[in-house]
Amino acid sequence: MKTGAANVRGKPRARTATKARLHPAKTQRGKVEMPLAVKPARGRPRKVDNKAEPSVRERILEVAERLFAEYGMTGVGLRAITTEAKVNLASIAYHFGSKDGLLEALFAQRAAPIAEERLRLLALACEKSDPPKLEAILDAFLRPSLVLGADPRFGGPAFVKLRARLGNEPETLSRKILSKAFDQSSRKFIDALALSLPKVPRADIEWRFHFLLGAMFYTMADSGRIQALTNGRCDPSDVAAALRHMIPFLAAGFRSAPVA
Amino acid sequence: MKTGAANVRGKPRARTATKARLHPAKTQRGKVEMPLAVKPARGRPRKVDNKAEPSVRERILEVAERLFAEYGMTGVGLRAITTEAKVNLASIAYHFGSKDGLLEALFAQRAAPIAEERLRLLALACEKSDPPKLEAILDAFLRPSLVLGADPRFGGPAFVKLRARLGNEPETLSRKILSKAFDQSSRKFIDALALSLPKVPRADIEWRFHFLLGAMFYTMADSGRIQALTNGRCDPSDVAAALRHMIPFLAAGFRSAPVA
DNA sequence: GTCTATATTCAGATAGAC
DNA sequence: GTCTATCTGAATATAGAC
Repeated sequence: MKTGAANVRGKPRARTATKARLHPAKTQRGKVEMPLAVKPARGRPRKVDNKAEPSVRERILEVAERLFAEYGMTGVGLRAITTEAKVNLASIAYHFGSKDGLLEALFAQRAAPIAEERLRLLALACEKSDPPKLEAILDAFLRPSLVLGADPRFGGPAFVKLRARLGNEPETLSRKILSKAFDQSSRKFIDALALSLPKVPRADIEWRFHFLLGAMFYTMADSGRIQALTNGRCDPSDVAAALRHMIPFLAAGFRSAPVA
Repeated sequence: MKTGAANVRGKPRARTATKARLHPAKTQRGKVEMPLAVKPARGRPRKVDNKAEPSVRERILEVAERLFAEYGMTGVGLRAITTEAKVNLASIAYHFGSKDGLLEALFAQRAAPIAEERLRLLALACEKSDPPKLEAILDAFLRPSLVLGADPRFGGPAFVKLRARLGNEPETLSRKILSKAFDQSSRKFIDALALSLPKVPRADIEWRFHFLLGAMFYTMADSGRIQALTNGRCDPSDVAAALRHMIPFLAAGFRSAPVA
């Protein structure tokens, strides 16, 4: 043994130097001769979606999202996912290459719409008022993250929870994924906040943005703690109520005097 | 298979109905006759602590705290812990019974001092002013959590991180442990906050306390995200700076008008 | 209390038939 | 694309010698 920092269940396997069938070996199926008799509807087989019956890929994504959110990446085995999704174990390797690949695919699917909606709302807020109103900026930042996840068309609350979990982890993969998905829009929001609060120094804005992230992630994580503390009166899974309370709270914090 | 909700790596093992040697089988070693010749220093063998060389138990706790914080409970195997602590694998079962028992022992050791210090500072704040000053309450709540962990005598920043990780998990064990350790003091703080802000309805206080928890845990987790977003200018591991910014920010939020 | 050895189940990944 | 079967290693836990 003796791998330096102990063997900590990171990056397993890949033992022998086999051909490695590197996963994006898709695309090149049956690309041999193809007599091309009747010109068969160019491109991929079309996936006519005759009955909204979810494909294997979709079923895996849906189940993985839910289980990763509930038990964490390391808390769920591939077998748990394939069993519940009623698909074959090997299909994960086929469609996603690896467990990490599965997580990346999950975010590739869900994160972009959220980030886009955020920026759309921010642009809207900037149109309406110059400098933009603080509450509008905060709303633009928070609403898509909380609401898109509550929409079953976007996979329901599972993705919200998953993102919150990753947001509080120092792991490299989690950080990389979140950075890639949201850093750009986050920077734009920091700029917008600074613009709307010209009296507050940049350093203070940044700290306050950090607290904003914390409140947001904790709400998204929905750990059940505040429900227990308040006998259920305060329930973060009520997205509308959460936004109604969170935005004025944060706005007051952002407007407070700089610490100098 | 078919265990209902898929096999999700919760509670493994314990397969056959053996004698279960339930772990607190300690205490009863060599309790046979003991001639009692020279009255051998009653109680346990004393553990004279001749050279501050940490015991096996302490080494396990120290390493487990660090690895659990960094990779999460499910992300670390017992082998990783015993290897790095340079102790035998079986010693975890001997001293703590199980992996979960190890986590519980960790909290049993560290959480009580934090909760006590919290209440001590709260009492102090209540003495100095009636009703207590909001900033003093917030400081009493936050400071022990952030500062005791930053003190190497208390195990360093590892416990802080671990607690933050657990705080954002919906898992049952995490919740149970945190509830047991901190619910009582948290309730007292909610009461104190309500007392110091008589114009703010209880429901608002509770939501705001929730956001406070989020900001606190996110600071404790130190995921590295805000550092990346600000090129290192904002660094939550600087505990003094974190408190200096967090307390006024939260105080302003708590003082803002109720949402009605 | 500490150790070796082992039991059993699970992990992620891959090979190769179909 | 989907499947079965398998590899290798690691998971937690326990039995029992010393």
